[in-house]
Amino acid sequence: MVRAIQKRTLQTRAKLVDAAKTLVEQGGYDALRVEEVVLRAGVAKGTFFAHFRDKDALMDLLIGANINGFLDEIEQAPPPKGIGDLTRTLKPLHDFMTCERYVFDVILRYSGAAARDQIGDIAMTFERYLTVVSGWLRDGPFRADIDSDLMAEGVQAFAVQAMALQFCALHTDEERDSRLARYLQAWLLPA
Amino acid sequence: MVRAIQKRTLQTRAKLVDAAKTLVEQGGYDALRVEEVVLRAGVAKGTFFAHFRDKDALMDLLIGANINGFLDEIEQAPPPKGIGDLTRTLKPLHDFMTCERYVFDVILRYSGAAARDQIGDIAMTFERYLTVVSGWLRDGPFRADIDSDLMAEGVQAFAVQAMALQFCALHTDEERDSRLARYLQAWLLPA
Amino acid sequence: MVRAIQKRTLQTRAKLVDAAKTLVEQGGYDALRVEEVVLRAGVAKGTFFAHFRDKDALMDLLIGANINGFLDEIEQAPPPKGIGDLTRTLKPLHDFMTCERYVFDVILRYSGAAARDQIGDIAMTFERYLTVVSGWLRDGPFRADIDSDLMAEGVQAFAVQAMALQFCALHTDEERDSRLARYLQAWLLPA
Amino acid sequence: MVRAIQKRTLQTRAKLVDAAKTLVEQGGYDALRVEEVVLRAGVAKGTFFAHFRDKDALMDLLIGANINGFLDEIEQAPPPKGIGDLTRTLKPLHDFMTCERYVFDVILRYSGAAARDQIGDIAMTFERYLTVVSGWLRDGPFRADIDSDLMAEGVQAFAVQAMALQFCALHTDEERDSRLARYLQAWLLPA
DNA sequence: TATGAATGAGCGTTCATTCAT
DNA sequence: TATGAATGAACGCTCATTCAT
Repeated sequence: MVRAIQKRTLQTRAKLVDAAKTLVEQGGYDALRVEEVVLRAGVAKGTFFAHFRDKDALMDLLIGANINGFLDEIEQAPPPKGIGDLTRTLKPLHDFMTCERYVFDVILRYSGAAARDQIGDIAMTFERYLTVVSGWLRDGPFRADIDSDLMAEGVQAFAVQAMALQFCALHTDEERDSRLARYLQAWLLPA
Repeated sequence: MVRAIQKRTLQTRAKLVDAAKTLVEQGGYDALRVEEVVLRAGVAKGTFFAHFRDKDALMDLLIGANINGFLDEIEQAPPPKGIGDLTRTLKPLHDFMTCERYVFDVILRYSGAAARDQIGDIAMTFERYLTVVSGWLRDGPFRADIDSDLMAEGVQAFAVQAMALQFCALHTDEERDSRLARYLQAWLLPA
Repeated sequence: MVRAIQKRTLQTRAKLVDAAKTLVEQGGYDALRVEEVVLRAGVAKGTFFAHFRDKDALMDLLIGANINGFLDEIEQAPPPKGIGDLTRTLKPLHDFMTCERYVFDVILRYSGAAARDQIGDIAMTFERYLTVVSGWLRDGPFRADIDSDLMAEGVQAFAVQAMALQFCALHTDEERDSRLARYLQAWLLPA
Repeated sequence: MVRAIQKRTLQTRAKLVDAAKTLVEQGGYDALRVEEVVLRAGVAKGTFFAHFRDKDALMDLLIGANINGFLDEIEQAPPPKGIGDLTRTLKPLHDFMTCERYVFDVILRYSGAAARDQIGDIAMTFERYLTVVSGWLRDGPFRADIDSDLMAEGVQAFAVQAMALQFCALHTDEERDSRLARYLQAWLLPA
């Protein structure tokens, strides 16, 4: 028998998430400590682990929520008419995903999960990213020889590549978005 | 005066590396412990850190050496005549890079480094990957509208994407190499 | 007015006890968890503590009931005619009391209680043990210089000692019952 | 190759033990916290667990050392000439063993250990108790039909019994030592 | 260079017990 | 009575890294 989740449960969870958000605002993701979260939430440590498998599960939730927020914005945006539109629209998301090296690492790590029941929020956003971008590209002025789902997968691959190189000293010659634009030009608009 | 590196130094280093290799063979990369490495090498813990900046430096060395080994093979191979050749040739490398989730994570993490003096073996192999693949593609039967360096970057991006999805339960419908082939078809041979 | 204990109350209590018994059969006493008891009984955690002061109260009940069962048997037995009879008759009880290290510890712990109103089932069985054994020894072929109550107390002391040594690696040279027989020979039949 | 234990190791261990002793003096055994021990010792928590398997291992050491101290005293004492001497001589030890319910529980728990390599200090003192008492009784004015080792085992069994009853509300009619004297009279001087 | 004891910050766990509903 | 989320106080652990010798 599946019982409805109690109101109190949701409240406690909200207290934890709110506390975490505030702390992240103050010190960033990397510096977030479970101890401080429960302290600020006014909740016992045991309660934290009753709500989240581990610290990473909270991280997944926080970062996933943020990504979803950006995807919401992106979803509202009119379909891009060209590469420039594309990178411009995605920029806020990519900025967030690379706001901290730690955040980018967590995102990469949790963008996939070996088991279905371990799929978390971040992994879901990677799926949603594909859907959103695919929707955009469907009727855009882009190559017609492949379907928009495949195009979207490529956009994701190139975006990740561009973000990764943003952290690499060997590739400081070019900005992330300029690089991405170059990639996407070749990917979406082959001559 | 730069003193010649003493014989003993090299021996100790070799002992450490050998010990690590043996342990990796037995238990994989993820389970490698500095404790066990020094134990097997018959040296003290501190000695380890006299030879390697940190544990990851050893990891970088071990994994980097392996990748370079595969790149050596790949370099010998005749340039691929088509997508199938490409994925077939790269397969051993990609197999190694995904032999453990931990290994793939380390590779992603160290494929770039924030500072030039922290560029390690893995980061170098990512550069070399580009060179090797670019060389291949230069005169191959592929698209002519972009240069081979860019093509190589795309191959790398798609390869990483395909490998990442290999670890994701949401994408078990398609094998890594089949997926990669599909990507590369669209990337290297647009209609 | 003392209200008659409701039927539902008794049923719930029985459900809890039954669940606990089953779980003990499966995994032993040490591994018993309140969580699992209430799960199997199909009641909430709080309900458990409405019926038992604490987990140990249940433990006391379960173990006490078992000891009483063995004492019932022992009570039926004809008075022992010698040391051999004694240890043989007591054996099933002592076997149970040492079936798990944890059980022996609980028994020792609860064989006494600081306050009268905390005297539980196990403590009662220790009294009953004395009564039963004293009754036996009263007219047996044993020393006449002390009364049977004192003899019984000695039997209990030696039995505990023999059981304790059963758990000690320093005393594996001799079996519990053989040791106990040696003790009792000296205690009950001094030359 | 067994290396000599370094001086520093012994110093650190001493710091931990000293800190623990001080804290026990202040708040008793039951209230001892690992956290406070390392704090007062000025040592990292990890260091504690490098020196002691767990908190109980320290407890075993502390309590064992105390018991040994009392046994040292007892060893110096002239052999008892009668039951009164016996209980008087043992009194300080028995007082310590029952100074806290927690201490008595720990002692009972660790008076034996299932594996030889887990035999700790407390277990050793139980052996030593036997040796010391046996030595005493050898030439004393006690029963001659059994050897002094067996007599000593009985003394131990009765002492434990008397101590246990000290904690039991059902047996407050008689003081521990008076009870023990009664037991020992019957055990060591049968009519 | 070599040694290895010591560091240390934080995570996760434990699970019986409580308490507001 | 029944519910079950929340409590809570330590404990134990991890294990790469440091540093005095």
